[in-house]
Amino acid sequence: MAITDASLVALRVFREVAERGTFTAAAVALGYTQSAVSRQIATLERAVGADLLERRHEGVRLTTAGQIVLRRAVAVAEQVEAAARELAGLPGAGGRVRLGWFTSAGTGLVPQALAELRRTHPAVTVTSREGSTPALIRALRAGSVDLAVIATEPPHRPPDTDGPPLRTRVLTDRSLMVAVPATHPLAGGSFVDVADLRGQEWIGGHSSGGERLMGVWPGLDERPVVAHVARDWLAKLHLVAAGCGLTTIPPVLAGMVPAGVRVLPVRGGPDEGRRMTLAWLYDPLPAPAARLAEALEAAAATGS
Amino acid sequence: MAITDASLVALRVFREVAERGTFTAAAVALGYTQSAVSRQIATLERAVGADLLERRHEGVRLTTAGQIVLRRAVAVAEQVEAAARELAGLPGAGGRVRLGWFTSAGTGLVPQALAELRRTHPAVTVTSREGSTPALIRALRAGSVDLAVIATEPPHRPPDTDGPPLRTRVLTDRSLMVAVPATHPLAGGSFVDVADLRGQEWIGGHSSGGERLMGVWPGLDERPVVAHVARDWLAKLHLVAAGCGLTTIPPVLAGMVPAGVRVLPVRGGPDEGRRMTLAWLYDPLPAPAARLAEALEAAAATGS
DNA sequence: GATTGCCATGACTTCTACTCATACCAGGTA
DNA sequence: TACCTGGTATGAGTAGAAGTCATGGCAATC
Repeated sequence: MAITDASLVALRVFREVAERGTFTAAAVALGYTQSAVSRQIATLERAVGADLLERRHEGVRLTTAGQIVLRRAVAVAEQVEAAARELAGLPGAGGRVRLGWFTSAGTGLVPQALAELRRTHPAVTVTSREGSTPALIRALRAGSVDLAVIATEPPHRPPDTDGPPLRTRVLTDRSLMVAVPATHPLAGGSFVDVADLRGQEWIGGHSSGGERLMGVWPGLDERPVVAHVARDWLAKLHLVAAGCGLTTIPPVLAGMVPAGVRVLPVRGGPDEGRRMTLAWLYDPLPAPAARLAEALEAAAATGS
Repeated sequence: MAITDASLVALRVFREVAERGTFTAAAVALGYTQSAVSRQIATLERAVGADLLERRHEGVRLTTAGQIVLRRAVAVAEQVEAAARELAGLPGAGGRVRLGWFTSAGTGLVPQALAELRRTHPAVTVTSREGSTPALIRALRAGSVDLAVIATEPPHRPPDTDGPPLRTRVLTDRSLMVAVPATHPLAGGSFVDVADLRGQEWIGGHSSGGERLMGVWPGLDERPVVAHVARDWLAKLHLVAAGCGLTTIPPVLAGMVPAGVRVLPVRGGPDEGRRMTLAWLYDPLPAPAARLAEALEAAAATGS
C-alpha cells in the first residue's frame, strides 16, 4: 500500500478536512457522515504511511506530511477539474480569480475593487466568498481561493504556521472604533475613554467557539453584558440606532452607518489596530489575480 | 457521475492502455486480467461521458476526449509520484531524464551520448529503455519517457496523429545496407544491386504483427525466404558471419560488425533512407533533457 | 460534575471491482 | 470457405472497499 493506491475521493476528503478544519464540518460539506470521513482519512494515512493530521481538541492541524499531501492533492484536483472543463468544451480557468474576504471587507473594499476591476480589466472574472480569517487561510492552503482579504489584530504576527509562509501585503491599518446611539450620553464627545465602556450593554456577534467574540470592546476587565446577538452589520447598527446598546465597528465601516448612530474612537486602552491584509500562497501571482490585488490595493488607498 | 468520480486506478489503467496500445498488453503490464482493464476503461468512459478509445482490430487509438484525459492523467500521476518522493524524503525529479530509444540506436549513439553527458554534466541522471518506434511514441504521449530516439523510413511523415504534434529533430539520415557473409559471391563488389537480392536467404527479426519485418530488404517483389529468425543484432550478425544468410543493417551499425561480415550499400531500388530522429512532446524541454538532446546530437554528428 | 464538540471504532450493509469463462469480431492464411 | 490469431466485451460469481448507525472516549469549558 502506497500513496499511489489512494483514491481521488480520499484526496478530496482530505482537502476538505484541511479546508474546514474538522472532520465533522468536512463531512457535512461533502454529504458524508463524520465516521466516513474519519475512515477515509485513516485509510489515506495508512496508504501514505504517516499521520497527516494532528488531532487536537478544537479540530485538526496538518502535520508536515499532511502539508506535502495537501499541496499535491490540490494540484491533482486542479488537473481533474481542468480535464472536466476541457471535456465540456469550456474555456480554461485562465481569466478567473477566486477571492475570499472576511466580513467587514464586504461592505466597502471588495465591492469597490470589483467595480473598478470590471471597468479596467473586464476580461478578469472574479468569484468570491465570505469567510472568517482562519477559514480563509485554510482555503488558501487548500487551493479553493487564490487570494484572501483577511483581518489581523495586534500583535499582527504571521497568521499561521501550517506550511509554507503566506505572502501578505497590508491593505489598511486603522483602529477599532465604537458605535454608540446618538442619544447615548457618550455620543456627545469626539472620542470615548476606555474607562467609560465599563458597564455598558453590548451588541455582540455569535461567540461560536474559537473565533473571538466580535462586537464587544476587547480587553475589558469585566464580563460584558451582551444584550443582543447579531451576525449582520446592518442589523447590529440598527440595533445601536435603536438605542439597544453599543458595538465595536471596524474603521472601514465608519462612513456608512445609518442615522442615529455615532462612531467614535476609543482612547486610554492598548492599541486596538485592525489590519486588513491581502494574503496569497505562492509567488508570482497569476496575471488576473495580480490585477485583482492591484484593484484591492487601490480601493484600500482611496478608502482610507 | 463525472470525471471527478474517476479513480486513480482507472487513470493509471487508462494511461497504461494508451502506452501499450492494447488492453491485453496493459493488463499484463499491470498484473490484471484483460477483462478488468476492459471494465475499468468502460467505467472511466461512462464517468467522462464520452468514448476515450477507438477500438480497432489491431488495438486501440485515442479519441479527442482520450487525448485530453491522457494529458491530465499523466499530470495527475506526476503529482502523485512527486508526493511519494517528497514523503520519502527523496530529492525531486529535477535532474532526471527518461530516454527511450529504438533498437539500433542502442549500440552506438545512445551509449556514446550518455558517456559524453556523464563527463560534461554529471548532475544529469538518465534512465533509459528500449522500445519500438510506435511504442516509444506512445510512451512519449503517456509521459513515461521525456525524450525518444525513433526511426522513420521514407516518406518520413510525422509519425502519428494521435494528439499534439511531436517536436522532432533529425539526428542521422543514411541509407539501409545489407550485411553479407565475406564468403558470399556478392561480397566481392563494393555495392550490391537490388536485383541480386532476389532468391537470397534472409535472417529476419520477429515479424510479430503490426511492426514491419526487420532484416529482410524491403520492397522485394517475391516472398522472401527467412532461414533464421533472431531479435538480437549480435546474433544476427554472427549468423551472417557463419554464412547462414543475409540481413539488412542500419548504417549506424556498419562500423561494428564481427569478422566474416561485409556491409554493402544497395543500388538500383527506391530510396531506403533510415532516419534516426529525436522526438519529444512539449517545448521547451526542461534543462536536463535539453542537455541530453545536445549530447545525442553531438554523438550523431561525430558518428556519421 | 455535567455538557459540549471533537475523533475513533465495532457491527452491519451495499456496491465496486476484481476473476474466470466464454462470446464476439475482423483480418490474414491455407 | 473455414480456420486461426489477436484483439475487446460481457454474464456470473465473489472478496473487499467504503459507506451508515450507534456508541465510546477525550479534553476543554461552564
